[in-house]
Amino acid sequence: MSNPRNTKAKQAVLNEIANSSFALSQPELFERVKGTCDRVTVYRVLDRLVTENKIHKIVNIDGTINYAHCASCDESHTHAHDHLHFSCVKCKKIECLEEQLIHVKLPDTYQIKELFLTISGICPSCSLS
Amino acid sequence: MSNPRNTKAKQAVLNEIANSSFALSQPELFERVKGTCDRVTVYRVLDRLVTENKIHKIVNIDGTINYAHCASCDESHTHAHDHLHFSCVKCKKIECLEEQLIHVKLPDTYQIKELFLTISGICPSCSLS
DNA sequence: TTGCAAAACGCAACAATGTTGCAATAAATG
DNA sequence: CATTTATTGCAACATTGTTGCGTTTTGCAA
Repeated sequence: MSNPRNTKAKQAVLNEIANSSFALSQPELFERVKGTCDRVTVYRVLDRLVTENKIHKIVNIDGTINYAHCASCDESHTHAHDHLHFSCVKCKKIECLEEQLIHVKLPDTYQIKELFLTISGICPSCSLS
Repeated sequence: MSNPRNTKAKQAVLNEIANSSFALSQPELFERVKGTCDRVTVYRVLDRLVTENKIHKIVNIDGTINYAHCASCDESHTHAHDHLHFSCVKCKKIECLEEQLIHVKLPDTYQIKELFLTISGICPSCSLS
């Protein structure tokens, strides 16, 4: 783990995430890279990509875990988790709204580590139809 | 479903949720009401209690689904989902901070239905130890 | 190039969580 | 107290995620 390698499976998974406009779940990702690697490998690749700060792990409103490319985060620093996720109840897609930052004040007795704000509703493209 | 009944299983589950200071998962609830009813019944009771607006369904940061009594919501109106959930990374408990309301502005093209804000960190009691 | 250590993989088996169908049971109402 | 139907239990299945282990592949260096 100290020296990460660039494998076919890793490239395939990362490619699918990078080229998607919305967050993808493990089952969705496995479906897209099927033939390239095993189901278990997708899980392990995803864990590694999260650890390496290459992708972003998002929990949807229904509890499903999704992975997204994070445009504003590069490898040099840890991911910012203070932005907003929009979850469309119609097309079920999640997107990161990174320009929307969240500011919350709590009593000093609470130590805040991360913020997860997900809003559900109808996304712009689903509003048209 | 049109005429909900008050059964032993329902009372037992609701009682555990009402008497807990933090949100409970299905496995935790089943453990607490074990002997009263079947595992499947707990799932079905929880679904019904959510539909009847008796309890609150919360997705934790790790994707686990938890259920909580909602003090500010009564049966006459739908649950407000515009408050904050605090998830302690130490004791793993979730609590609703209902006095903290969230206000977010999005472009008009987004139709907002519900807001889910979860903050992870160290809760007051875990901060002491 | 070629050899080597370690990272990564495939496979199989397991574990946890949630769902469905259906016959049996029990709660509310008159 | 009888009837209706909401609710339950059980069994079987589905999905998602995890672990162990022997094998393969990658990156690096001789």
